[in-house]
Amino acid sequence: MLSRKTKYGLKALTYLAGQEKNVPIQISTIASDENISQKFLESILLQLKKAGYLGSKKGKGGGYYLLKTAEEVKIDNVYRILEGPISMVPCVSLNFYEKCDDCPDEKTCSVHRLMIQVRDNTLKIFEHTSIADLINKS
Amino acid sequence: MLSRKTKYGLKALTYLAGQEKNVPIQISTIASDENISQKFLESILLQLKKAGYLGSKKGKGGGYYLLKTAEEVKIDNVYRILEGPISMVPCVSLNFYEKCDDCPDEKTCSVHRLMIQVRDNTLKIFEHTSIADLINKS
DNA sequence: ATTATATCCTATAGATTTAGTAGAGTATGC
DNA sequence: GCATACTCTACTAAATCTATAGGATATAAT
Repeated sequence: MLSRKTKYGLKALTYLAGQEKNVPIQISTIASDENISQKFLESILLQLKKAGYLGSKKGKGGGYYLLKTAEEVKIDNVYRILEGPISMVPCVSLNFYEKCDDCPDEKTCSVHRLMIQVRDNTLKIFEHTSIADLINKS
Repeated sequence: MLSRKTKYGLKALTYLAGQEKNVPIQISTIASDENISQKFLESILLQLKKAGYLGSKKGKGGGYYLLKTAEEVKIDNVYRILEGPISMVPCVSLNFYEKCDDCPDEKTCSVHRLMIQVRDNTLKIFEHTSIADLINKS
């Protein structure tokens, strides 16, 4: 299941991508427009800022704005920042690899290969989708 | 992330699929061979039995055995029984649909379409993979 | 300068889920 | 009738998720 954190993050990025570039939007505006808890959104946007995707401005007329074009913000990166590994088991993760402590050997693990397949398919979608693709065109 | 429950369940089913048919295997045997907590595995196998995938026999020489052929046990079904919805958000689930309480309208949700894509791709893999495919051939 | 505004940062708390444990009950085989 | 092995209920510890609280810091306007 996708966490609310990631979902909110994607929604906020999409929201910002739909605005004029480099014009700061306040957290409170995004939060109320997208039905997101403001304080929760604060921490999410801050995290996206630290990851280099958002810029911010303090004080009146301040807020957050996209530092990249909507096309540059790929879903796989956002997902890794907010949600963590895309893989369903740590032992097939490309960016967050860890040995599964219940498996003596990955080569003999029946689940391993299956999860590589799932990872590759999900990754393909996430890598080829950007925030620009999430903007509603209706 | 895949829960240990589902992972253990898949491993146990694969284990049973590798045995002679209709010969009961004890929980303790599977648990020690697959490095799984016995008590935890107990509840998992019971759940798979109630779902119609396993038969059991009590007393000496008892244990669990597959009621279906390995080819008949598809991953998508096992996943739904042990893990729940395959979808990453409830609003795109085919078998466990629920409205997302933060979304006023699914049609305007930027995440909705993306998650349908992920669901369809994962589903395709799970539907076309059976326990038979998970058996190690080395 | 002072005040209002809005982000930045740390800490905490309640709810839920996960993973596992304990122990008694029930059916079966010898 | 005894040992064996599944069945069932209840409970617990730890982790994670979803926030909330409140002060610190930077900026803009007056």
